[in-house]
Amino acid sequence: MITASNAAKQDFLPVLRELVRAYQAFASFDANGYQGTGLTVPQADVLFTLGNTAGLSFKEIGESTLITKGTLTGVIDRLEDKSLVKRRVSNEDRRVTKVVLTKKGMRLFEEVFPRQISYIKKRFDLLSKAELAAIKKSLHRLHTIFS
Amino acid sequence: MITASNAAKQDFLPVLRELVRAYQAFASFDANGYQGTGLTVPQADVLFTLGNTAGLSFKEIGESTLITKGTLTGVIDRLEDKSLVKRRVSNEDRRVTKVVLTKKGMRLFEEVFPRQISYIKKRFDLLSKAELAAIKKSLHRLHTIFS
DNA sequence: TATTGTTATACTCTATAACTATA
DNA sequence: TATAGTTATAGAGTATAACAATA
Repeated sequence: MITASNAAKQDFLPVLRELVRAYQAFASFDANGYQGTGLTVPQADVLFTLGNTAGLSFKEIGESTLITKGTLTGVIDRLEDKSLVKRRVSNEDRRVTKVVLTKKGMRLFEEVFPRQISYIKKRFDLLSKAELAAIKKSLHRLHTIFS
Repeated sequence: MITASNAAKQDFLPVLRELVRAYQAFASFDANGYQGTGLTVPQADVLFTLGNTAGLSFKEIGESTLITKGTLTGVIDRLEDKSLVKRRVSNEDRRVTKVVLTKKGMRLFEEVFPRQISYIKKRFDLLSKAELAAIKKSLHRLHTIFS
């Protein structure tokens, strides 16, 4: 009889459940952090992507946030309605629209971003360095098997 | 100077990114598996929850899938429109509606569930037993810090 | 009074594909 | 022809709160 060196028959199902639960727990914790900002998660995602840049094209934002271009138009529209970003047609290539934070958007970014990071950091601080390293390695490995 | 035994200052940010990317990679892979079934992910989630049960109440389905009751009504409506489930008012407590798979729903469950599991298993089979165990432990630890 | 599920409201995001302007 | 972004289409899920039926 050959001993399997790979993962045994059905052992992955509990791991799958843990993946989903762990992510849901994080996502829900993260979303709670945006309470009172008026931002949805995708909107915050875009705001954080634009922070500390001189503006990015739709293409660049889409690549970073994994929001597809059709959806991104709507997300940017809603951020523009709140005067948090503005569109600027690029001079080099007039097909390209750069999205830039307004003063108001920059102020919101500077308020919400560090707060959200420290809010999340508090939970990661519960981990030892070794645990954090092990988790990073595990997540990276998971990422590779699904790519 | 006191040496920090917990996670160092900003080291958690890359881990956070890995968590999001790993989950997104899995979610997108998983969603691809439902191609051709006519099911959305939440619908498949409900179908899989109902499989091998004699029917569950909205409350039970909501607890298992983390779909809130208002949303669940719509999801069940769409599954009912496709004749995959039916509603049955409980005799014990007439406030309770049990959701039960129809014959058609059961056939779909029996076709899609094992296929989806084996589709995902192929990826987990790329892991050694030790890797799988480490990943499970990491995910569980992540889950606990966000709960 | 409390609980179960429904309904209504109002958004927000999703994928997909056709379309416009520009390169 | 190819690319960047917009628009149209058609869902689908979200939170929230008021509601009806039942306990």
